[in-house]
Amino acid sequence: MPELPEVQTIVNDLSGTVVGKRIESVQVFRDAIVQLDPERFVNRLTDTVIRAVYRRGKYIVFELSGPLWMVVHLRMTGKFSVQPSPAPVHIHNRVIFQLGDRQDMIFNDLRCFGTIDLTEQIDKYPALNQLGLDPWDHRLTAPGLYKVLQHRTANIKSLLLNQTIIAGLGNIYVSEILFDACIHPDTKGYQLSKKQVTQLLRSTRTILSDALTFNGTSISDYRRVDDKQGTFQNFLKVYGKAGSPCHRCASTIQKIKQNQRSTFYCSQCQQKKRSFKRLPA
DNA sequence: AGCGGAACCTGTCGGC
DNA sequence: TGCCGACAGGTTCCGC
Repeated sequence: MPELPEVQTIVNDLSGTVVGKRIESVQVFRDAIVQLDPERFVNRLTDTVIRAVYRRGKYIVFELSGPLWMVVHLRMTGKFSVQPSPAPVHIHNRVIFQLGDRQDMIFNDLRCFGTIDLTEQIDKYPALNQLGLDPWDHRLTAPGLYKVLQHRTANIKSLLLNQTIIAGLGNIYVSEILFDACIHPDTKGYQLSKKQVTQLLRSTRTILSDALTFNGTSISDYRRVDDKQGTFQNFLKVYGKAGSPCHRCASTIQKIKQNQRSTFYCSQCQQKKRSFKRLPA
């Protein structure tokens, strides 16, 4: 569900509603979500104050007094909402944080893929340290990305989904980015030219910025903290558009499976370039 | 090392 | 109507 623009929107919403609040009590309804003993989880969180909320890749990090950090991943269907306490009962509510001002911060997750963990050393948290650069990080450059992709034999679609290369992209935006950059999703990493990689990075930043401006893409599950929808779904050019005419050339948008996941693209605009490049050593 | 496939869990939708 | 398979925005683990 949530990719970088959705996670950033949620972080922005939470920053405006829960920062400065004290966690008075915590209820865990589904133990598997919490990555440590639930009783210990509750004890360590109780009476901490939320100092800040920020994003790294698709992870949400709550900086708490202690100091302590709560690291959350929404996976496919995780959501946060903030409601007056006591919040109405909902079968998919997995963890409820009761805040000091009679507000509840609720973690709701239909599929239970989401995770919530605690750490006292955020700098040494493995999942975050394994992430690649964020798309807007100035250290992420076209020559640098080209160099990485040159040694890769996988298709560019799955390489863009790989969070250790660039952090934050998911299935919707990768299709949109490759369409914007006119790159065929089955192009192998090493087959991309410098020019294509430059365009790829430019498209990545443009698409994500636009999606963030519209508070993300609400197709089925994703909702903001106040339950409002994002609106970028109104601007998608290829994702979920199989059979529709291409915005650029009017030929039919195709749907294929790559590594068990759907990819949407225009076979006219995104042609595989004939390449004589050798396989990487 | 890096790749592709299966698995994790729950719900919805379309076809027969 | 009912059943069954396919599919869903993500990640991790496993075998090759």
